[in-house]
Amino acid sequence: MSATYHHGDLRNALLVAATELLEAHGPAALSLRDVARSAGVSHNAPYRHFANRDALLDAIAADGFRALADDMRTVKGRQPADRLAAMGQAYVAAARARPGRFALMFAPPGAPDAFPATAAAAQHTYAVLAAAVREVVGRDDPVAVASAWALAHGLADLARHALIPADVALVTTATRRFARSLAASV
Amino acid sequence: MSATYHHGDLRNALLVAATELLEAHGPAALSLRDVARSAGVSHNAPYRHFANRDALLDAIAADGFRALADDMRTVKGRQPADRLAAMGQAYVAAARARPGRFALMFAPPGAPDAFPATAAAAQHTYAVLAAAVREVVGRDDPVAVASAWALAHGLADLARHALIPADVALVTTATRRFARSLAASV
DNA sequence: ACCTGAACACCGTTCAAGT
DNA sequence: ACCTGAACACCGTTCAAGT
Repeated sequence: MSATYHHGDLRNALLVAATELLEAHGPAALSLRDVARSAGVSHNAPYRHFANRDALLDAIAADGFRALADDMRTVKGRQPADRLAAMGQAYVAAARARPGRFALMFAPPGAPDAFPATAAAAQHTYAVLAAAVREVVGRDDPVAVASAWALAHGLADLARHALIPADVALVTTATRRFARSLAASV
Repeated sequence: MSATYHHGDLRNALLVAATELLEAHGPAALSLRDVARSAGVSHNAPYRHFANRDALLDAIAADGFRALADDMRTVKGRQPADRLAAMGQAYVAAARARPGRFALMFAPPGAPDAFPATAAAAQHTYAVLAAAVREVVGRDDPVAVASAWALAHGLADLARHALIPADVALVTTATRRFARSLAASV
């Protein structure tokens, strides 16, 4: 086990351990010392790979945005509107699958400057969604892109807090209605 | 100064101080000891009014949801669809006015059980929105209510993280489009 | 690259005591 | 009742000295 840490695997082991703790106890309860303990190293070993706690969280949140973009990119559907709706559903499913990481992605604890990788990866997610919206409406439409992202994000975040029913059918219907009304507006 | 604390004002003074610190440094950086210092009392005086840190944050987040519901309720507009759009705009404006409190409302640090007042106040916000949607579509439509809340919440949360343009016109257009397509669907 | 171990200035929370 | 200082077990972070 610990032999691998001597071969450059500690960085990844820390990310895995942190992600597990994140899902178990939430972002606020995530301590660097816990992560180190969980990975079986001393409390200051993480500083060999991350400048500080924020840098570790930045890496995890950036991973989250990349995974989100991948999920959205690999969605299937015949019509552009179907694909856009499926993207929204994938977004909500991703939040549901890893609520701790999702919370971290949209609530970085600290100054925005401390999360550069997250910001860059989030722009990537925006680009994926913007391309899908463009396929539906045939042009760049920042309002439609913002609305599409807002709808998916809102459904995901509100469901996470049990403020709307945790109902897959509701999400399916909501994203379909949106995508169709967008397609009908052209 | 400290004389007023002896007359039952400390609870409110703590809430005011905490809200200020929340807006200045964000929820993650809010320490109970800082709040006490800021209010001019000893570090454990807050325990006379709040069971723990979560209980203080619960009170602030619940205030936030009540203020949000009030903002939405007092919105003007001739047509039901105009009022619904204005509610969405009021939601985004409220998040913009107090981003620290908004972040706290949707990222309570700890178990959901620790935030009962917040949960109750949030249900109230849902009811205000549901009534407005009912006026537009003429019936209970959980998908429409969830979509309306999700759109407003998503726009607010994404703008807060600079993931969509911080543009008032964009919010106005997005909420109007949504409200009109909802009215047109009946 | 990692470890031990100490140290610093913080936390949230509890306790015993003061008015 | 309300407030206080001392105390406990934690943190994040840094340092010194080792393998």
